[in-house]
Amino acid sequence: MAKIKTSKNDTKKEVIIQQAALLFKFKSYSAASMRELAVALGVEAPSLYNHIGSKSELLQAICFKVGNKFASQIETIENSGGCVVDKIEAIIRFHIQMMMENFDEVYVANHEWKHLQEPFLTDFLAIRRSYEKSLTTLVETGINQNEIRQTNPYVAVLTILSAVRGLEFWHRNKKNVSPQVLEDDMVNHLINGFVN
Amino acid sequence: MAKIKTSKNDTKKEVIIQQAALLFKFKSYSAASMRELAVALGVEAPSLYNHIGSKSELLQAICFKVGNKFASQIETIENSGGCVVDKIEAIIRFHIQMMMENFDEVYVANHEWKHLQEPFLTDFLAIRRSYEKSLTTLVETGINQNEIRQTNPYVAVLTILSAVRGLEFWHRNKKNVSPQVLEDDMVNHLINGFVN
DNA sequence: CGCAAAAACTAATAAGTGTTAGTTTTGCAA
DNA sequence: TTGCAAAACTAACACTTATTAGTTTTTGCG
Repeated sequence: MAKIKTSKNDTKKEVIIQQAALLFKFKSYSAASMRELAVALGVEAPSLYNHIGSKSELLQAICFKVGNKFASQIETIENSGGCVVDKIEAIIRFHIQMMMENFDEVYVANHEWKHLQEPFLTDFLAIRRSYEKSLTTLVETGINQNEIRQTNPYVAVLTILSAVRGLEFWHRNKKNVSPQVLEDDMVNHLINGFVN
Repeated sequence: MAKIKTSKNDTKKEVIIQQAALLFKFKSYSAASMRELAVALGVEAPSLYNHIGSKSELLQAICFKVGNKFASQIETIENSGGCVVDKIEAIIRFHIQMMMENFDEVYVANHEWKHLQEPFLTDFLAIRRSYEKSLTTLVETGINQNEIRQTNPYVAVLTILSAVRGLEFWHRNKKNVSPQVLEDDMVNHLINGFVN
């Protein structure tokens, strides 16, 4: 009876994808059913198939939307001026910002990508590896230019990427810390450490 | 026909739990079926129920085994001598070590705890909150004693815990970096930053 | 209004789920 | 060798799953 509500500038498919991201985050991809998704949208499950092709298509849409955003952002930063540490700071801040503004989708892309089917799984992992490679190269450049201490570049990238991913835990305790303090302190910690 | 193989000092239940951790890590808890688990053990699914009570009991065993290990370790470190930074370094190294030696179970506890049913879900989250609280108190002490720079303690804890969790990504690329380099560089990065 | 397309519905299917019941096989101790 | 308990098996159940087919309702345009 009820129809799927679309805010302006959003197709019904996009509304379904957004609600799917919320549900997949809450219950995980496998445990979330199309019936639950339909209920959340005020509709019967088969009605969804007027707008989408399959459940796994929803996961694909979420993962690649996020993956492509990160891929295009790192390209922009690579080609911008400034020293390496500034670039890395910009990347960290972009991660934090994405976590703030697209939390559900980023969360799902981070946690549920393994349920992508081929060839999407391979493609997604390729995007991610390419991203990590860019970041690693950046760190290596920083080391060569003596901006960054002698250290294993891969470990540095791993540490940074993992730390910003951890913002998902903050998301549940928002009240304790303001976004600005969070962002500044985390950037500072990752670049300068935390000892006096 | 075939029986579940037990190495010495392991009950059959423990063998099942270990195999479950491997499977849950690979496929996620919801997507993993008891039939798959049985195949991995060379047995039919109903045979498992001679040794265990239910699928969710397996997840409980995994999560609390890991949770209790961390809880008891932080208590030991809290009560040990030494300065705050040394204690935090010991904690980071313990996390890394746990990731190395009990990877499957740590991974599952980190990723699949949300599928615990009550009251286990509440209990597990209580253990985790208590752990984070201990760590936060430690950082606060370090700030008061001027060992640690003025910063938000919660953000510092978040950054550290998230970074060590990220070792799961390293686990797939072991070849590139030795465990010792990984451990030393990550500790150094988290304590001293990475700029010159 | 009337018509066509979009989008909702109901009913159904085939496959897969955790788990139980009841039975047979296995392995060890007497 | 016999007997008993542990642990395997087969068959089945009650549900849930994503998805399709076919039909009815709703919507927007001329």
